[in-house]
Amino acid sequence: MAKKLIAAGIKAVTPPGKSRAEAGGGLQSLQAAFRILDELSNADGPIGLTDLAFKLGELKPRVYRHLSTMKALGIVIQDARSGRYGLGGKLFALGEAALEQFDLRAVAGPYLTRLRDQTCQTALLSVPANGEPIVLSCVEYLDRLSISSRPGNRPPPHCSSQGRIALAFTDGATRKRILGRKLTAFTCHSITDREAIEERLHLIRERFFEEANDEVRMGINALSAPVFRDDEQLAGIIGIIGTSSEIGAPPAKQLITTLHRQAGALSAELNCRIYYEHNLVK
Amino acid sequence: MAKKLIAAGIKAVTPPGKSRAEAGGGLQSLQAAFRILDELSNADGPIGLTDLAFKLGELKPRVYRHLSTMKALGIVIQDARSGRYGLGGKLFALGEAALEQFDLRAVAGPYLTRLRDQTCQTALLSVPANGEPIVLSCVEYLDRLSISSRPGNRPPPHCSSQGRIALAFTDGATRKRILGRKLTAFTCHSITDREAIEERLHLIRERFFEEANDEVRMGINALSAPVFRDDEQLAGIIGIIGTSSEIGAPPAKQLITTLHRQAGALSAELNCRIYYEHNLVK
DNA sequence: CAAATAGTTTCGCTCAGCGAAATTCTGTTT
DNA sequence: AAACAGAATTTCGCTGAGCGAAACTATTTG
Repeated sequence: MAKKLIAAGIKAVTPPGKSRAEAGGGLQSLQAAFRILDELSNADGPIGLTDLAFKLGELKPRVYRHLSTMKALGIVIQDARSGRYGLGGKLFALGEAALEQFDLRAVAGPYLTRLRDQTCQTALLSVPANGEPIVLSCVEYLDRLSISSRPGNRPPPHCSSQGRIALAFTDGATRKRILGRKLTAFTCHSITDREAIEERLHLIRERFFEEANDEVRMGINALSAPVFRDDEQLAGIIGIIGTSSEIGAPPAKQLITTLHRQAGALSAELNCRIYYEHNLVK
Repeated sequence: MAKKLIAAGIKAVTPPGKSRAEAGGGLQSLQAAFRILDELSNADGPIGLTDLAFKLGELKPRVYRHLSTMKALGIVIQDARSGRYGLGGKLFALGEAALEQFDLRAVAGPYLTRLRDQTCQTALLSVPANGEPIVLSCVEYLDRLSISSRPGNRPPPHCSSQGRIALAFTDGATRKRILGRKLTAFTCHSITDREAIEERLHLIRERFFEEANDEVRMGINALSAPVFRDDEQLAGIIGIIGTSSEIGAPPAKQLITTLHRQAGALSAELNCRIYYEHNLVK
């Protein structure tokens, strides 16, 4: 009875303005579930319950309940021998279905190929998901050796050209959340200073392109540009990756022009003529 | 309403011995979430909230809460213009991660290629997820035209050779659940009679292969065999698909021998020598 | 402009899901 | 083989997260 009163008391405090859902963000068990899946996908093999719970900062029973529900659904699998958990086949099937629904991939195909052929570099397309880029397709330029990335890869948000473009055009809350994380450096050239990043993001919104030199791996540069749809909404990011000597730092004017031509045309096909309005493409 | 009564009824009955979780199977909000994702993946484009709720037999607010949580996580996306929902990029990324963890794909690669070359037919590898097969890889035999399936596809459980093998080696409860659904016929040769299917499953457990003739599409036959790991646990299914005249009904002895040789060797690599114990491979 | 239909929000009630602790299972050490 | 250690599970009572009904707000349609 007393408890009920306490509960009522707490409740009485919440109402002013804020909705309850807004405070936590949404259904908590779903958030937990997808955090678990994220953690499983970061691990590079099956992982034990105890480990998993520890990494997530959760208690074992909670993680266990979520895992066993998802196991019953085929979303995760459990190794019969070791009892460890991994991602299941159903998840793969859902991923493929998601891919099919991204018509962007099909639409962008020809532009990517053109970009590759005109620059003689491997061309990439990614889409922003929750402020972070995910590589959708990779059209390799086949030289004696080829530099490439794989669909499904997630370039680091803070120190890759694709990542920073995704950040530049996402909403403030998401940007804050991502930049609030620990920003790891992959090389001594990786930008990890928050001020420096914010400055870059500002520049991106003006220039409509971004470079990343030696930031993920020494000797490799990247150059990317945003693709918009409709009302200046970021639909994707296209770009090229190549060696430092080929792309240059800063990147060759010629490459930027070529990149802008493709990004502008693709955006136009998606019903956004911003590149033309800003006279970035003739 | 009915739901409420049933739930109350179960609860009143449950306490003696049975765990509460067991009754429903797991966390309900997760089940709901993945049913929603399934429905979204079945639809071939973005779909409205009302439609979705109706198809699922759920109320709008519940579906809405789940969708908006997953939207915030990047799992689903919402078309800004129409308000419709689709699968998001994050799901694709998770799917790719799941794929990487299936070392089976890498291990099976050479066996699939050999199977293709020795039979001159397109070879397939699928894995069972929750009693249903999901195509992991497809190695095409390139003739003037090629018959093929796409990774991520889910062959029908009841009327495909892969499906019935998955069914044959899954647990009774799952089998019952799947066969309890409406079994649709794709052609006039699709097997949909439950008795006939059970008989086939029995045969599969004896012969270690299954054929499907004209069941998914007229003129196309398939022949598959189970791949086991460790202790006779079904790890995957490999098989070939081709025209009726090439594969034959019943399939040519020669093809079965070839298939068994690859399935047996692959299973052996996965630590299960059952094919050798049963003298199906010499 | 009303009517219909879409997505979204609110609100109080209640049962699903929580955490602590117990238990079982498995592999290792003594 | 007993004792131990460290996993994965399961139990159980409490409580607030998530539920449904109903209200609300844009759009679309007749």
